Amino acid sequence: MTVDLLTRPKCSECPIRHRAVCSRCDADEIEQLEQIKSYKTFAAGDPILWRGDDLTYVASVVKGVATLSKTMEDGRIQMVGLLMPSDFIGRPDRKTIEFDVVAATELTLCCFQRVPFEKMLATVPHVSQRLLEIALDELDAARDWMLLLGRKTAREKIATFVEMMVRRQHVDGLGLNTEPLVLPLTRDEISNYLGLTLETVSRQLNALKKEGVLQFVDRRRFEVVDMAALHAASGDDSDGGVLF
Amino acid sequence: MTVDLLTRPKCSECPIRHRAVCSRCDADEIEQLEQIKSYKTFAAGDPILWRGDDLTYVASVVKGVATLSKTMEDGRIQMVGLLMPSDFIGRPDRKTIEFDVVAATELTLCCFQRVPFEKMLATVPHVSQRLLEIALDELDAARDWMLLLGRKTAREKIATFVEMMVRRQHVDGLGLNTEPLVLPLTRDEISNYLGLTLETVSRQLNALKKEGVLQFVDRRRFEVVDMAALHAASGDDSDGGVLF
DNA sequence: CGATAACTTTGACACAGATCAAAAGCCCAA
DNA sequence: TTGGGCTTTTGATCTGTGTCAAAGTTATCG
Repeated sequence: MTVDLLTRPKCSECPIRHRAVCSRCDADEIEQLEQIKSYKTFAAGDPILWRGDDLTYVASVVKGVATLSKTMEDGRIQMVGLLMPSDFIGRPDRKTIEFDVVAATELTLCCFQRVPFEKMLATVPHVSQRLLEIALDELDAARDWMLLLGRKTAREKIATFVEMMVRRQHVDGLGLNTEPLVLPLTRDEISNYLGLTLETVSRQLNALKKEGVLQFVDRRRFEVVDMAALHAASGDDSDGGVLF
Repeated sequence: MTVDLLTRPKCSECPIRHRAVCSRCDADEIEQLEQIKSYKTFAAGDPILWRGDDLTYVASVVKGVATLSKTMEDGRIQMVGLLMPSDFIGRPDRKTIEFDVVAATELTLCCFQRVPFEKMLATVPHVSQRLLEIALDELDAARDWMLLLGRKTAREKIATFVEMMVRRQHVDGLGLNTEPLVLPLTRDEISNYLGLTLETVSRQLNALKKEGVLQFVDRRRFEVVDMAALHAASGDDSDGGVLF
């Protein structure tokens, strides 16, 4: 993990300036945030926080992907969030975190010291309003995931996950039409996200390949050959997945 | 459904005054809320909102239990929230709701007109701060439920659910030690909450009865005979379920 | 560049929980 | 008090996904 205090990047050039917790802030408020922020970078696989750790920072994901997961005493793991650029880590008014956070890919975080950040939250409505919005969006996403975990078949889970990767990588401006998309997780991590085993993930992914829905350039990078079939396999309402 | 505008109850006598979205408000602010509130009551089974409905109101649950669920095109249902006293319904800044809300028991809601409520949210920090807290609590609960749905066995799911009923009914002040506790849902509704079938719910509940963990006075009311065994069956960490 | 570890695929088999079916219990209305 | 419609229980069987095992592939590091 690397702290990047001195070359603290300018907010004005930040790729998530208009989506993250700071998105509603005016120049003055951004100035205040810059005082308490620092960039930290992590390598793929680095642990960021363990359950029970002190939360001295809260943070926004600037670049890369982090996972948020819960572990049972006997080792069963369930991922409860996949954090991509502009997503928020940590909970103001809580001193500790109650799940594990790990960098899934190379990762850049914009970290705010928790206590001063909480003060801003109390005094700057632009921050608290945006954080409420982010929390409510997360809650909606969590509820969609509950439907997936509780009721979808393995095939539907995989199709939903792949579709989500397509959608989010479009938003991030990566993955231009011609470039292959990326699975930012290993088969094992995907299985923990979807409530499956890694063997089932592997089988279902290969089934979609054999059926000509997906095409893989390597284990991580792929293209969607048949978007309609992918969506049909997800089990979601016909109007829910329209991209353009 | 009955609207109770004229006999609008006093906030000062409200059972959820100190837990709901209004809990941080001072006398002035409560006064403002009283202008835009009205009580509505529903009978068990009454639908409250369907997916896609206009959200003209947001509301707090005052008394009773409501369910929040998602339905797939082929009829599979997953409950994504169980709303009990002090829980909040609706999302400011959204004009429609994206799941079905149904009264599971006789239900009293304290409804606020959405648009004026949103104005208060923007101007009264005590409301927005409390709503953020409520949203974050919901998010934590949703994540616990994701672990349950994705990784727990049928038995663990049932035990977790029963334990949750015990805990919440203590908080609500109902269910004094000697009184039997209540399952506010049918077997079918429980199965939709836990991602199971109603047959599995029935079998697991009867298994806990046969093993002497629970004792039923009728189909809905029960007592916990062996709290330690119940907790052990839930799959949760040993320190997570201590009540006293 | 070779070896050693990490990840992925594939196959055979087992089992928890789903599905299908029917009986039993409970509740209310007439 | 009786009948009919719910909800719940119980039983028999089926199946999707997990488990166990081994081989294949790709990445990493000395």
